[in-house]
Amino acid sequence: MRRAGGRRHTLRDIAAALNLSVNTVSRALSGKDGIGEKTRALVRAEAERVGYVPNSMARSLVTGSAMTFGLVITNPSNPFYAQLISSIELRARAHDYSLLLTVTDESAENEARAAESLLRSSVSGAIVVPVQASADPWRRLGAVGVPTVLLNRDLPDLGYRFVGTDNELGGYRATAHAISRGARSIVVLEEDLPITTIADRIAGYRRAMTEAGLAMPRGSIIRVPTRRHDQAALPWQPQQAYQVARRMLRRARLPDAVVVGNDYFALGLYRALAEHGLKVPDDLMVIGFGDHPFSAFLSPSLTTVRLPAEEVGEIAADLLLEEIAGGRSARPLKQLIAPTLVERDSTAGASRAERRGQAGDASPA
Amino acid sequence: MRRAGGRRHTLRDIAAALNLSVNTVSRALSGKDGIGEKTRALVRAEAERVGYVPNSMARSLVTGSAMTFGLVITNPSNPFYAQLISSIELRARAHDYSLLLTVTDESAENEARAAESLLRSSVSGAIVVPVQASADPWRRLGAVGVPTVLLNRDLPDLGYRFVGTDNELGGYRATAHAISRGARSIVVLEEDLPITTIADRIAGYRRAMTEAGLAMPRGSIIRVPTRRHDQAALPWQPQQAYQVARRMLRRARLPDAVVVGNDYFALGLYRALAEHGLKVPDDLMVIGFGDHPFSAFLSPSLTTVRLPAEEVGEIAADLLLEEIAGGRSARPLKQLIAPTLVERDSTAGASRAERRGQAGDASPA
DNA sequence: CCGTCCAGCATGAACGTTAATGTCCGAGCA
DNA sequence: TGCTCGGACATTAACGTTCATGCTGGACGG
Repeated sequence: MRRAGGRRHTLRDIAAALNLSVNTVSRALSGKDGIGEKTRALVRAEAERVGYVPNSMARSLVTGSAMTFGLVITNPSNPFYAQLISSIELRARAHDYSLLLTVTDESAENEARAAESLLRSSVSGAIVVPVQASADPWRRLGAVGVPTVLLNRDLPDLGYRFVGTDNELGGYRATAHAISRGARSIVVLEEDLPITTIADRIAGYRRAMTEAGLAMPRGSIIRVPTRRHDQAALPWQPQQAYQVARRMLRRARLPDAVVVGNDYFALGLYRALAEHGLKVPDDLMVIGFGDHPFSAFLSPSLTTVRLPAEEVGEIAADLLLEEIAGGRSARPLKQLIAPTLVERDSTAGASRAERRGQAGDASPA
Repeated sequence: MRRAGGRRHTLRDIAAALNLSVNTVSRALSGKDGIGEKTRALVRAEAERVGYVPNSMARSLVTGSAMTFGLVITNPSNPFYAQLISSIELRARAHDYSLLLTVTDESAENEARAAESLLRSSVSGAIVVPVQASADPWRRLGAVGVPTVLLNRDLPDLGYRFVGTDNELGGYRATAHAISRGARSIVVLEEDLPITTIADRIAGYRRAMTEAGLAMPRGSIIRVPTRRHDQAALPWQPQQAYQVARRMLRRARLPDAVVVGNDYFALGLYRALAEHGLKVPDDLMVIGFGDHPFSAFLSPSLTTVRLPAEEVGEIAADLLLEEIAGGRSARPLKQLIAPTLVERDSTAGASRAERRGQAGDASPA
């Protein structure tokens, strides 16, 4: 089954064994016509016998396409990105593409090196969650003709195809839901990163508050510092949110609800609240973001915004496939998928805010 | 910066522009000697000017090495594997290797295709979490000389290098801890998969029980069915464990402690217990496995076995690097990293079992 | 019987790089 | 002066495919 010296069998080996030309063997195996059925069967049998495996690098060198997607992700430990990886890998594999994965961990330097590496590898296309520090690495990729789809975070300057979650809508729905439950003062707990997803969620929060005529005093947007270390990318740290939440709870006036940027932060908040003797949702409502697998099973179960990870991943892969095929698709250049609010116990029942609202029914608007 | 027709610049372009031979340009850029300093500077400047990017497929074709790791994982949504991906990618990148990722989702067919794909791509080596249905795909990979390291699940027949968690020890420590807290009847809740990691954990459980002289009646090992769908790989489902736990709680005699196979299952168990009006740890202790980021923040916080994900990933990468380098390393062929028990509230305080134990102090052993 | 045509295969070149030799020329030395 | 030696580059081949084109023989029609 194996040639001496550990070398693999090549088309030439098969050709020599059958007294055929290399080209004939190639065409026979790749199913092209112009080959007699008898010869084709012979070639296939010999290839099977010696365990022939085509060398895709040699093939790629001449065809120009490596049949590979580059996938650039900031952090696989983020459950949303983990699902995206699964979803995209599945779609890619279904179309005979391999996946070249790079983790940037929110580092612009890693990102630049990733783009360079994709360029070297002659990937057929790239799906990128950009760090959003600079658009240059991906501009370069597009300039040499590598189709690139931006995922979850857009870089509008580039004019590339983009698919992501409608974070603005998510932030809006989360906030509007809290308001509909009677919350009047609402606070946002978000990670401290300069990315559009977070900015969009905050924009959605502001829109909901403004529409409801509610005030957003200073300190309504609370930032949770991002912990990083020089090793592999970390999952979100509830601990960081816990500490920030503790500081928040020392403030004079307690908000009616807290909208957090991800469900891990809700965990930290839960603990801080419990330590302060505060009940969710009675004393304070909590709305999460991401609907991570644990969120339905917290006590109280967490109302949260569910992200369409699978759909976003599939669309990203499809967009890239279309772009590679070259056919201009009928799809919009930018695509935002709406997240859905999952109502659970952390905003259920008659909350303090709702009771207060009822008590004040007699008073004018 | 770009050649007409979207084609990239090649060594030949630079050679033509400078009236040099292709080889000279190649050697100048790759830093080999035998090139005058003046010429080298000239070549470098020209390469920089036109934005030259080497074609790694052409290079790989002639060198025989693609400078690529194949990483075969069952499910990125498993936080342990997500961390492994990060860790391995980081290590690979540090040594100028790219990562070709395949997701098998516990499917033997996917696994066979993955091995075939790695073979085609001429990866320099592979790190594999095998499905453990058949060793053949990976046997084939090794047979053609691709160094392969098994990760987390061994295939002893192959005699490949292996690094993973010591699951037997993990199961032992979890169980022994429960016993030390006074538990006498202990039940295991494990996923229904035919893999060694689970079998090992159960073996550790049995050893601890046997050492303590405790009985393991029928029904001590409870299996949670694995939900699968034909789409992307799913995270663990607490819901499945919840349903199994409900059935368990209807049984006549309640165990003192439950050792669960992963922290997500503990979530489902928590809910089932709460619905039955049972308190953790007072009525029943719970010990998890994995120390997922949420586990410290549950209420009560979850005692669990922390897995050395980062260390395992790094060792796997290092093993592969050594194997690729060819130098027989001093490391053992098989390497098991010990997990550590993280004691938290789900086994804290004076439990029902402990109180009962104290009440029975007078009675003989 | 000869020319045509086409199926079936062979030949040669190309993809972009690295590796193994070849060639030239100037410096150094007897 | 003639010879050697070695630095600096050129030339050629090779990696394993695919693509474009060339060749051959037999079937077929006039």
